[in-house]
Amino acid sequence: MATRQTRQKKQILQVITQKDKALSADQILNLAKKDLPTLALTTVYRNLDQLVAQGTISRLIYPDGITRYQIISANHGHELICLGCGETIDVNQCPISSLTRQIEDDTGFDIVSHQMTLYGYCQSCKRRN
Amino acid sequence: MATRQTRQKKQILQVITQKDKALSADQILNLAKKDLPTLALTTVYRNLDQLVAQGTISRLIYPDGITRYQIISANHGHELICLGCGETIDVNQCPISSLTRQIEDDTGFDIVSHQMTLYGYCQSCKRRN
DNA sequence: TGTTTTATTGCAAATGACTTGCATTAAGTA
DNA sequence: TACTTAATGCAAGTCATTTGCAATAAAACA
Repeated sequence: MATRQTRQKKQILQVITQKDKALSADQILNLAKKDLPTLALTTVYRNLDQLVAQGTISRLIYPDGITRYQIISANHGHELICLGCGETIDVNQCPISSLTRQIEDDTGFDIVSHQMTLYGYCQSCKRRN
Repeated sequence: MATRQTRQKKQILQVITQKDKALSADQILNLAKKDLPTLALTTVYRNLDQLVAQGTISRLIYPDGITRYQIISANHGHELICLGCGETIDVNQCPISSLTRQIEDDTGFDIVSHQMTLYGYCQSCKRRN
């Protein structure tokens, strides 16, 4: 049988859709609990797996080691992270979009999202070295 | 006092340098154990932290959730991961290199490495949908 | 509409990567 | 060679995520 439409799944998807940014399972649980107090973290994880499998959301592993989820359609930001102090700033350039077509042709893949993270040293950490 | 040069640290760095690709702490432990059987995983983690802090190696969080380490100078590959079956293939294009100079100018950062991952559906998973 | 089937839930316990506390060991220095 | 303390290795502790299982509730069917 196909997957079922449960209150939990609807609520989880609604939270992700409303926030429109990458959220951790824990954040999703807490937001969804406002309307569904008995919701369990396990259930959140299982629904997130389903939503990823069916292509509705994408799973992103962040540099802090925590997995976050977001709607596929969301326009993602890219980050520049300082290896010294951990400061994170957003990079708005995205050279990848212009490449996806070509990579799709090369590989036969259907590309739905991507992640880019740059690592370096910020101005104050550069001096401190 | 500064950090000390121990047999463990030398061995760990040698493993990373020789392999010249991103390795997990566990992989590093097992490779290093061949010459240093008593080496503990804890020690591996602590040395990796030091090496990252001093800028010798970089820490990369992979889409499987496992942290890997590699020599800063190593030329890294980029990956294309299927959201359906998990198949991973390497992408050899890298549009980021040509951008780093500009981002450095914009942000004042000193960029030392980066990570790029593309997500999509491979040919067989595309059909299965 | 009531009944049946089984996907989904929520709890508790398990896993696995990584971290921390602490007594012991061994670099680096005097 | 003796001393200081950074680094080691073991054991135990975190914390995100997963798994087992009995109870629940969607969806299909009578």
